[in-house]
Amino acid sequence: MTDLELLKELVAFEQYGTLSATAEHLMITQPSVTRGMKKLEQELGVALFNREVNRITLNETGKLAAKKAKELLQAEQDFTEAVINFGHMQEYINVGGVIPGPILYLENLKDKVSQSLTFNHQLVKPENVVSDLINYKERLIFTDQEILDNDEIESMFLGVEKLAVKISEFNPLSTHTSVSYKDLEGQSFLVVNDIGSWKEIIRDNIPNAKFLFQEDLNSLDELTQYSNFPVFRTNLTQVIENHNEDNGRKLVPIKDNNNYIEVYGTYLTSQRSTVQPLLKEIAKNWPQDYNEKK
Amino acid sequence: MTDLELLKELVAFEQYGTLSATAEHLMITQPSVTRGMKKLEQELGVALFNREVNRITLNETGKLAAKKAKELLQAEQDFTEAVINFGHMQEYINVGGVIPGPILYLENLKDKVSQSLTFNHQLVKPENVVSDLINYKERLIFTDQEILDNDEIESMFLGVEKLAVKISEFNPLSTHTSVSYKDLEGQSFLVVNDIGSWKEIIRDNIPNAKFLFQEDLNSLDELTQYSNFPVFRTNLTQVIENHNEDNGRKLVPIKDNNNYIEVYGTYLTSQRSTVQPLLKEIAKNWPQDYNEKK
DNA sequence: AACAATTACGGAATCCGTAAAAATT
DNA sequence: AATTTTTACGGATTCCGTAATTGTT
Repeated sequence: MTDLELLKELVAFEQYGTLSATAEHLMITQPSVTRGMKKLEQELGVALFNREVNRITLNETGKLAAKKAKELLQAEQDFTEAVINFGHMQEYINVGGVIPGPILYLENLKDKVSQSLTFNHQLVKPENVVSDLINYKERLIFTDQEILDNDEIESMFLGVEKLAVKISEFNPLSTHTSVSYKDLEGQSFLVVNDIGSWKEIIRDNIPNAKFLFQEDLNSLDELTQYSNFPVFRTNLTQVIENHNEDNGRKLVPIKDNNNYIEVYGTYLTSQRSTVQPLLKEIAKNWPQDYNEKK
Repeated sequence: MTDLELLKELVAFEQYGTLSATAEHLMITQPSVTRGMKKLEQELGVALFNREVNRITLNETGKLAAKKAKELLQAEQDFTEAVINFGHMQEYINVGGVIPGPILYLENLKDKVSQSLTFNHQLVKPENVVSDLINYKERLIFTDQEILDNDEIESMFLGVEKLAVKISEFNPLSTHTSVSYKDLEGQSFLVVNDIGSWKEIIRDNIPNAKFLFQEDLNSLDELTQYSNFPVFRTNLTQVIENHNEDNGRKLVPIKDNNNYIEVYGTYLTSQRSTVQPLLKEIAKNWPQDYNEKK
């Protein structure tokens, strides 16, 4: 059985060209690499190198071996990652989302639904949804569409997330019972950075708007308190907000048609038994409207 | 880096159920397996087993790991095989064929074309043509059709192999200048066993024929000498036959339309530079007709 | 009593770094 | 002189089988 460490050395040698450079990059000594490559040849029973007196290069077989070794090492890494992720998944329910709303909402809801399970949350790029699921990096990802790419993956519709703005009482717009994107033209908004797909929606719909992105949620809260910039809320974030401090702002729904994102729970079919009960609970408690108080 | 030996133990454990049975089948001691599985868990950092006092079973993570380990081990085996085969291919030109004629013909021709290269020959099943090429088990395979399955593989037409029979002078058919399959009805033929696709052709076309298959070519020659059974020849085998001893038989062509097989040289495009010159030489010297003497 | 898993122990094989040698640029 | 590969040596680690221990069927 071939030792993968030796394949690693082979691949490194292909990259660095000399045994000494290989050794240096792998943080071992040259003699170690010399021995390793000889052992590899011995084990395979074929020559991989052309040896001149102080020069050693890959022969054709060696080049092929290096190329295939790279693939094999990648497969090994994938194996390890999958097993480790799966193992962790037994302890935690890792939850991701292409938008933050449902994740925050679940965080708020979890006392009611979690049975001594710990949740981990993270924003996921849409292009990583499938791979994060099949590599067991996440057990559940909130997506803005059904995922049909893969037989092992299924989605369950949960509800929609609708956009609203919170507007300072000093801003004339705060007197409206609802506003359109057009009404918001030219305003400057305070926005948290990781809002996923919402970013394109607000950017594309509100003419000449300026967005002051802030990475940290707490800092944003502070800025919100000490400024009059309008901020965004949704039916999902509204429910979890502290209602005592409304920061002198009034919540105004957006009335345009494209003010919402559909939210699906997407997961591996093999995880259905653990995920579906959770999703049903979420769907049951889904906040339908801004005015609805819990 | 995970030790593949430990994965082998894991896979074996999944199959045999207990550590002791695993140890027995792997020809090592139980303590070794105990230690191995503990080490594997330690390295991965996740639990793979449910341990009761004298009972140990795979948990869900362990089941997944065993399944994926099996795949990884297969990948390792494929790697090793490919490298070893490729290495040998540098020393030899391994040639196979779905029919034996072209191989035997090449054997005869090789003094003219081989530049100090050694040839190895073997009959290949049609379903193994592609895999034997991409695993570098053969560098060239004579096939009865163009292979278009794979981008890395191409075929070159060489000529056709045409069937004839050699018939004892005591047999009335030997006076014919040509015969049809129908004429051969009910005859018993001496046939070498490994004739690939020809087997179906003669079986399906000659009514009520009996075929005495013989594994060994030399034994067949002897039987031919001491019997009067008709035998098969083709334009390819005819050229290499010893013309001095015709065994009291006359060569009679078969006149039916389906008395031939097209012959292609099929090889990896990456091997084109070594294989194509050989194929051109073969095509140039292809025996067109039975009557043509070299 | 038979079987399964684990722990303890000790010898053997392997591994790996240091040092030195041999040869080239 | 600096670089590169290879060989030689020796200590340290790891590996693995034997034997003993614990507990179950």
